[in-house]
Parts: sequence; C-alpha cells; structure tokens
Amino acid sequence: MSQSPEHIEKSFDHLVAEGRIYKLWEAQDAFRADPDGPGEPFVIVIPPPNVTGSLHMGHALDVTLQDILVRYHRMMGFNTLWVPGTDHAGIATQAVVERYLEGQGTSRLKLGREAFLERVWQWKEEFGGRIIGQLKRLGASCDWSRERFTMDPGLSRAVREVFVSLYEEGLIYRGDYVVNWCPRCHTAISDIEVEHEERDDLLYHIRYDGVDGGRSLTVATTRPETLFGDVAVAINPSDPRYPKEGELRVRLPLTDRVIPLVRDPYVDLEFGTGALKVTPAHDINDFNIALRHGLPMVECIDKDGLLTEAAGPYRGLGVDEARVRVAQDLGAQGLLEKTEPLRHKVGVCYRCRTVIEPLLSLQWFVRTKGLAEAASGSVRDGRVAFVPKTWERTFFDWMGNIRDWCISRQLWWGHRIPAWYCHSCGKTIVSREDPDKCPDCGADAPERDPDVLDTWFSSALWPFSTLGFPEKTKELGRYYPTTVLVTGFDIIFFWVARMMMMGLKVMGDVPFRTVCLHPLVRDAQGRKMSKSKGNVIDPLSIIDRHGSDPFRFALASQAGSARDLKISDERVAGYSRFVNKLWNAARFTLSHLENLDPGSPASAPGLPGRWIRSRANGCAREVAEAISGFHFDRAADSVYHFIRDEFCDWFLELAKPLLYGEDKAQAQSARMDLLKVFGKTLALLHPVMPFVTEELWGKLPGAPGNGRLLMLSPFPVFEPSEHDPDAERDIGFLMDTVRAVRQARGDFGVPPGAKVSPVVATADPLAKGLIEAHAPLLLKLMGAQKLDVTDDPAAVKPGDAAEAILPWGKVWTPLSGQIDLKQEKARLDKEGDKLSKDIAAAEAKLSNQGYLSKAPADVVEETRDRLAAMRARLEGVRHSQGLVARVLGDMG
RNA sequence: AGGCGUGUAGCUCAGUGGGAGAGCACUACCCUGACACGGUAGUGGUCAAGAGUUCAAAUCUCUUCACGCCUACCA
Repeated sequence: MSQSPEHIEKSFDHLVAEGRIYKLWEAQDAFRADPDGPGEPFVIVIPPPNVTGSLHMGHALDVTLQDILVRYHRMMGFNTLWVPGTDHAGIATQAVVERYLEGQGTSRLKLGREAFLERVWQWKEEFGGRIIGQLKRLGASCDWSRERFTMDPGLSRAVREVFVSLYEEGLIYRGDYVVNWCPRCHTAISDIEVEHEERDDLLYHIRYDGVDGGRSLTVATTRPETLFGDVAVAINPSDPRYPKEGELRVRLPLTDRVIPLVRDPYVDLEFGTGALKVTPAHDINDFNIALRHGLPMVECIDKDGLLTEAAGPYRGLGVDEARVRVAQDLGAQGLLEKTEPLRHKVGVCYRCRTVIEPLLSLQWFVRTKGLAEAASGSVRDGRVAFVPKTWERTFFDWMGNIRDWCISRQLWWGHRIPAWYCHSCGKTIVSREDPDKCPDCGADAPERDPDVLDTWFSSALWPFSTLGFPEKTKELGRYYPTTVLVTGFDIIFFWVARMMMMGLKVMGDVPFRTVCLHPLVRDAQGRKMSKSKGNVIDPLSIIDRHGSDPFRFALASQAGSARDLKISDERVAGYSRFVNKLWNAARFTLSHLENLDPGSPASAPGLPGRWIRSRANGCAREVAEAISGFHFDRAADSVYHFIRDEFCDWFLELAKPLLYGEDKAQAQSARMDLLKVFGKTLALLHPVMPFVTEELWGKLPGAPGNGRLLMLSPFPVFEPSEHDPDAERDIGFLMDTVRAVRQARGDFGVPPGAKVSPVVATADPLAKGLIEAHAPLLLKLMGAQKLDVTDDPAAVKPGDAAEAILPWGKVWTPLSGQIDLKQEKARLDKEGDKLSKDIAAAEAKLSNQGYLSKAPADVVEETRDRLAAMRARLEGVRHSQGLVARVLGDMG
C-alpha cells in the first residue's frame, strides 16, 4: 500500500487552493439566500466598510466571526442570509479624493460641485471593489448578489423617505446652535465625533475693569482670543466673593464694549477665580447661559478659524496667533494679572485631529430623546440582547443622557438634504419629490440646501434599507428583523444605537435580536494599531504568508469576553502548523481509503472506533453550544483539542495495528471509522477553517460528500446513539497504562530503542481483560516487548521498577540497569510531599463537621474517593522510597 | 468627576463557590512506516494586596494598589 498517495500534495498550498475553492463556492451559488426557501431565517447584515477603505484587522475579526455564525447556521439548515455592502463614508472619502486632486494640481472648489462628485464616483468605481475582494480572501460567504452601497438609488430613496417622514413628524428640525466645527474639514460634526485629547495650556487671569467706579472682575480662561465674543461675565449666585445682588457692568478689554454681570448656578466656585467670561457663540455652556439670561450672541471666529470683524484690529488672525497677541496686549495694559499652567482636555476632530472650534451655526438635528427611550425600552424588555450583557448598562447610561443629533454636514459627498428654501417667501420645503416652485407663494426655483447628511444617518437605516425599504419587499417580510449584529464595542453609539432608534421608529420593530460585541484588535503589546505608531499588521499580508484558515482560527480562538484581542504573527503561524497537522492526518486517512469498498465485510466497531465516534459526538455538542452562545474561543479550542489530542495522537495510533493487521474485517471496520470520523471532523472545523476543510472534503471517497460541498452539508449534531461512556472509560484504562510506562521511560531516560517489560497489577477484572485484549497495541505504543497483567493481591513491585499508582491499579516498569536511583528518589520524594499535603488537606476537610453536614453528598463522596486513592498512592510511594533507600544505603 | 473593565505560569489568556488550566515559549530525549510545520515526557503559579461572608473563595462582598477604556458642561 502506498504511504504517500500520489493524489494528495505534501502540504496545503493555501495561496493556490483558497482562490480556487472560493471560485468553486461561487460557481455553485452556495452563498445565495432564497426568501422562498425553507428554514427558520438566520440573517446578518455586515457592518459596511468604507467604500474606499482597505481591509484592516477590525474588519477581519468582524467578518470572521460573522462567517463562522453564518456557515454554522447554513449547515444547520437555517434559511441563511448575509447581506454585504459598503458605506460611502462622507468625510473620509471626500478627504481622500481631495488629497488626490491636490496631487493633480486641482481642487474641489476649482472643479465645482458637480464635477467633483463625478470624480468621487469615478474614484469609487475604481477602488470601491477592492475591499470586497479582500473580504472574499477571508472566506466571507456573503450573498454577493445582494451587495449594497449606501448611495445606491434604492438606499438613497430610503434615506429620503425617512428624512421626510421624520421631518413631517417634527423629529427633524433646523436651528441655530453651537456645533462642533472642524476648520480643516470645513464641516460640522456630531458630539460623538469629537475626541478629547489632553493638552498643556495656560490659564489666563484677565481683569475686566468696572464701569463708573464699580468693582472689577477677574476671569480665568484658556482662550483669551474669544473675549471679543463675550457678552457677560457670570458668577455663581452663592459665591461669597461677589455681591449677591445688584447690577454690575464691566468694560470688555481691548474694546469699547460694556458687558453685564450675570449670576448662574452653572459656574463652578472652585475653578479659577469663580468668574466666567460668557462667550455664547463659541461655547455650548455659555450658549445655554446666554439663553437663560436673554443675552445676545456675538460671533468672533469664522468657519476658517479666523477672527471676525468683531475682533476689530485682530480680524483675520488665526486663533493661535490671536491668543498670543491678545495676551501680549492685555499684559501691556496691565490687565493680565497672571497665567498659570493648566492641563486639560480639548476637543479634536476624530478624522483629522484638528482642534474643534465650537461655532454658532444653522444646522439640521434629529430630536433623539423619544427615540432613545424606545431603544432603551427594547433592551429592557428583552427584544434586543447584548452579548456580553455588561454593555447594556453602558448603553442605558448613554441613551439616558443623549443630546440631539446634528445630522447636517457641510460636504458634497453624501445624501443631499431634501430641503429647499423659497427665496421669495422664505418657506422651507421638505419633500419626497424635488419641487420646481414654492407651494406657498408659487415662486420659481426654490434653492436646495447645499448640505449633505451625516454618513451615520444612512448607516442607521442599513438593516432595512438593504432589504428593499421603502418598498414592501418579500425580503423585508422574511428577513427583518435580522438575527444578529456583530461589531466592535467602539461603535455602539455611532451605529448600533442609531440603528435601534431608526428601526423602532421606521419599521416599528428592532433591527436585530442580538448584538454580539467583540474585542478590539491590538498589537502583541496591547497597543491600538495606528499608522503613526507603525504597528499596523496588514491582514492581507498575514493571509498571504500563512493562509486565511489559521488567521481566522487565531482570531476566533481569542474572541472571548476580553476587551482586547492581541494578534501576532507567531500566533497565526502556530495555527498554520495545526493546518499542516490536519493535512497530514488527511494524507494518512486517505492513504487507507484508497480503493475503499464500502460493501466489503467489516467486523463490528472495535473499542478505538467506538471511542473516537463518541468523542467526535461530544465535540459536536461542544462546538454547537459554543457557537450558539457566541463563545467563538470555546468552539475553536474544542475542535483543536479533539483533532490534535484525540484524533491524531490517540485514534490514529490505535487504529494503525488494525489497519496494517492481517484481519481484513477488522481493517475494514477501522477504515470505515476513519472515513466517518474524519468527515465529521472536517464538518466540525469548517465554520472556522472553511478552505482547508472544503479542500479535504473534496478528496474523501464515497459516502460522506456525495459530491456535495462541505459548506452545504449538514453540521454534525449530537446523536445519543453515538454517545458511548463505556468506550471512553475503557480507553481510559489503556491510556493510563501507556502514559504510566512512557512517564517511567521519560523520567529515567530509557533510550527509545530499549524495550521494557511492564507489569500491570489490578484487581479490576474489566481493566485486566481490556489490557490483555489490547496487549499487542499497547506494546507498540509503549515500546515494550512484553506486558504482564496480574490480579494477584500478593504481587509486589520488582525492586528495580518505577511504579505508577492509578485509581484502578498499579503499573510497574522494571528498569534493570537503566534506572538512576538518585533520580528515582528525588521523584519519589517530590511526589510523596505533594501527596502528603493533599491528603492532609482532604483529611482536614473530612473531619470538619460543618463540611460533612453542609456540603452536597456527592462532593463529600468525591473527596472520600480521592482521599482513598491518594492514600493508596502514598503507600506505594513510601514502599518504593524504602526500597530505594535500602539500595542506596547498600551502595553506601 | 463619574462609569466600565482588567490584574491567574516567562508571554497571551480561559476558568466565576468544592482537586490551579490551555496555547505559545522553555528543558530533556527521539527523524518510530501521516506529519521534525512532528513525537514523548517534563520544568514553571502566595490566582495583585488586605479584610469579610461560607463547612469551603482564583471565583461572592468590602477596602486598597496598579493599568486600561468610555462618558462628562471646570472655563
């Protein structure tokens, strides 16, 4: 028989095979979902990556976990749909294209709106497909026939429909508010798009002199350049340092303006001087104070981050320069009392890290309070569950403190806001159809709002817009709500919460039943990956070098409940060795399945066959439970352990004597076991390692495949008939015996070539019979030439033997001439110490009345058994110690 | 300032009331007819510290320390 079959390569060539296998799946339309088909729906919508983006670790983890869920449920017979697609990513994409245009010597403004948008679409057509190809390299089994883009006509219709209906309900409004303005991106951004960075700045104490002999006030500020926008000075009404009542007016430095004192509880007595300059146009809190006190708004910084005419001679300066100049000039006038260093946090743009300039601005908002309450309610009443559950609390906190969502962006790339303004009567028209005249006054050509919507507005509709909304499609009826949303916890607020708010509002039901939140991927040192740190690991380069399967396995094996997932090349390389192991197990298996005739006579399954079937069955249950509970790490660990430690290390070795033996019926039986169990193993591993398993499945002869793809074959379910605790116990006797002898050999350095002749002493007739029956097999596994089994209670250990004491008997390994007694003594001493300690602990327990009366009976029973076993072992150890001591003593 | 999380073997982490675990790394020996991308055996831990609850604590409670992250209106 050929040991290295011609038809299987020496190792898995992932670079060639993965692409071929993916094409095979696509050619057989294996990813397509059929809304008319049978089965309970299992639906996932992919978190859409940026259309111009490139695959990074976050996507890789996201997609791997989703693919595991999707493949598992598809094999389990669910009507499975995974909707893929991409996001237009307003700011990010526009920035990328603008940078490109800059390199071409042109710009957005030079081109004008229409020409610019045309260029962005071109860019999208050219590079937009890139990330889709990268997802395929991971093995993603999305239904690509349903791929969507947030700016597809259908999805744009959904956006418009939702905007208009929310507007009509009064849930979308337009108004002047202080918003977060990015002077570089030249747009407003929402509160959660602002990140906070610690900076070292100065706190300036500036004196505002009193008018008409009134007292002066000293304010503390980090932003002296904004004083041109001041409209008041505020103090806390309970501050003893200032008059409790009465008017007071102060002169605004560097200007000829006079501003009042107001009293407002917002002001913190502890901070600075307890007096706050009120700049409502450039600070959200000051804005609120101004509203409470009916103060005017003065804008002193414009959208380029330059000072306005309100700043008089400082007009046109940037804020940083203005700050220095104002401070100098205040100092020259003796109004700058002091400066002190201050470490504080400043808001920066999450895209470009430019310092955010709060500005008074006319923007569109979504009224979020009611929507957020509904979203919270859907979690509270169990319609949506977070996994892990701990995130629910964070979710409630945030939903309870939510502020209105600024949805307008001063960009060109995105869904243009469907609002028009009549230049004649000033009416605002929000409409599903583009109006050509004002419905109120009939004036022609109302002007369309130039702004576009926040990208997350369209993302929020993703679970139903991708299924055909606003049309009432078959898909929407069958697949909404979706089943699971898989994403990182960092976008709970950006995306998950908003999908819930919109789904509940627009569809009247939650968008998904479970939110599965996974860790964030970090480098081996636990740092966030970022280009500036230079620690970015490119998933594609990992796939190139090691393959998609081991990469997926590494991700899944760490997707537990931790908040960080540390990926390293070494770890992936380790799992590629596991792929190799599987591959070689397959080579062995296939070499014994050549010319297999399933009809030829076979004996009843032997003990190894019964055992491995039972173990495969147990593994099937573990994997199913783990995946159903989103414990990807447990699923990976379970199948890894089964394949490596049980199938390869034991079963293949146990099967060899049968396969190579004279008994044809036994050999045939073993071959059938191999075929059946190996096929099952591939199915168990498939959701995590789809490529290599599909490849090997295709090489298996006969029954398991029937020419059907593995990915469309049934996932093994737990079968009570395969569960065989007797076989597991019986194999335990054999394993114990082999391990005992191997340990003795290892401990005393017996050369591998040297044969030993162990003796097993047991009073258990079952163990005795099994060991005797499998003696030839055991001899091979132990490197022994002879194996004796005795049930004679008077049998004693040969003086030169190593002894292993097991729950059911003893294994003696005579080592005449090969034994190092000093080493044996050390080993015995160590084992004796450990046993004495454990025995003492168990005895203390069992003499404790409280323990005996309160602990469950089975726990007490177990402790008793364990104590008895340990005592027996200790007795053996003491005996051996005595023998060794005597011999050593004789040697003197 | 509040909230959340983490602290277990050299490293990465699992274990959430009853005998301290896995992978990697390390040590020794071995190319034994699937695999040296391998095999067999082994070393290694006051479960951050302290107190409490309990018959019993890595696990529950409290306190402390260290390190993360998130949210917030101290200019």
